[in-house]
Amino acid sequence: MGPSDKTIGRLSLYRRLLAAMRDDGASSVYSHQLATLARGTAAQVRRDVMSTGYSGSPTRGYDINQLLDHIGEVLDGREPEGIALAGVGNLGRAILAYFAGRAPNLSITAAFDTDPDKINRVIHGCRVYEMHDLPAVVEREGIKVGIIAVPAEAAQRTASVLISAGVRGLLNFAPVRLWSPDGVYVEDMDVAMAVERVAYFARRGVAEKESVK
Amino acid sequence: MGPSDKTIGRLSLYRRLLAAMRDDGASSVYSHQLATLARGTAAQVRRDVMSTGYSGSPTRGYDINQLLDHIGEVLDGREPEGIALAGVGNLGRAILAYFAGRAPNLSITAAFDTDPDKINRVIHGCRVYEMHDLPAVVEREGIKVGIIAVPAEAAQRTASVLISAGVRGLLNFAPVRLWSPDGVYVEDMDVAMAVERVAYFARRGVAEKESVK
DNA sequence: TAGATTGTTAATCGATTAACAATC
DNA sequence: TAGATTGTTAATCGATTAACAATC
Repeated sequence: MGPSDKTIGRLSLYRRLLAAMRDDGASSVYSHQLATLARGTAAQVRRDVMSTGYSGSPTRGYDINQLLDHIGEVLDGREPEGIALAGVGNLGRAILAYFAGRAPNLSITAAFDTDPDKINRVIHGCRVYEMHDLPAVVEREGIKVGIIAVPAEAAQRTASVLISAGVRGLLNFAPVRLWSPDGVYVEDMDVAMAVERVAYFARRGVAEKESVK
Repeated sequence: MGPSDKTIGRLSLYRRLLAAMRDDGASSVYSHQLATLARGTAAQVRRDVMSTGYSGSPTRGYDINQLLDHIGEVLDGREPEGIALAGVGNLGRAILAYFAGRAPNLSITAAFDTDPDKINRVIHGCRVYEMHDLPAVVEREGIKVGIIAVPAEAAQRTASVLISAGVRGLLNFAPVRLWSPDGVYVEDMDVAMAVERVAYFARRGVAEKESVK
């Protein structure tokens, strides 16, 4: 049945932590070291690593490069994938900057906006197309992942167009609930809701923090 | 022991959905209606609502206004709370725009940056202070929640300053793992990791989507 | 070897689900 | 009343934790 949502999220985090350790010159890591950084337990790290099919060594722990390879085999697709970004406002530009200069396996290959001043420009290495051309570009490039960074009132319309053009997964920054057909995965990144959670747990304080994990 | 992390997140979502329904003129809602919108089950909605101490009516379901009040009593603090925003780049401005014109119970009351062109300006209704003044302003206003929207290399330093100034909860947008002492709640909003998850599930397709929930 | 790690299995914990009685 | 809802309880499911044997 494949790894769960949580496992995928943790592997993604391990990859980031491992890459940072490798850049610092480390070549191997123990489960408890990774657990400390990931705010988890050593046993959980071992279980997650096992799910990738990689085995560490009792005396030397996990080889960072080999572990990165195995995590990549789980998380990454066979070939490089493009992402479509809808909306090049402040948020859209921040997202483009975020992805600029990262590993090319998963990168934003087309951005879309309605503002004539932005259309046909290249921002952070990504070409900005007219929103009207979205279906043609997405279909032509075979893009399967979309990011919604348009205003709330345009979010559902934009999502529907992306899905019609063949997109199978959406990351939604707009503070609205998107309707999507079966087979299309939607993940919401809702700043206001996240801030509410943070404020709640900040208020509750230490005693409750432990129970959150 | 108080509601769990997940419950808090769902209540936050219900509040948004209920507010939208109320704006559409609805006055009551049934558990299964709310469940459909929240992509959950009716039983789960009932359990969550029960945890707020509010009871619906068998024939009329939940009164939207009363339910909103009860959710507010769980999620909101006694008095209005301020938020400190560190970093007024593209992402910071997007966050400010996001919060502008929302309910004032939880709002960004102070923003900080190092760029002289931004300091002392008012952006989306929020005053931008010099980063150097952060401890004084945060302490003076009794701010307990911070948002990290600075570049990755400045994130830990900024977080430490916020925590020293009294902040007890952080929402971190920087793609680095922050160290924080016990009693300080940190939530990461990591765009790259979210995109990886979306790409993974987009690739896996329908069959797996159900198991994700 | 001794020791700290690894993978593996059994026990625990918690949340979700399903079934039921109570209510308007 | 009949019916669809509500709160409540028991059963199920899954993930996490703890304990152990295997490995270098």
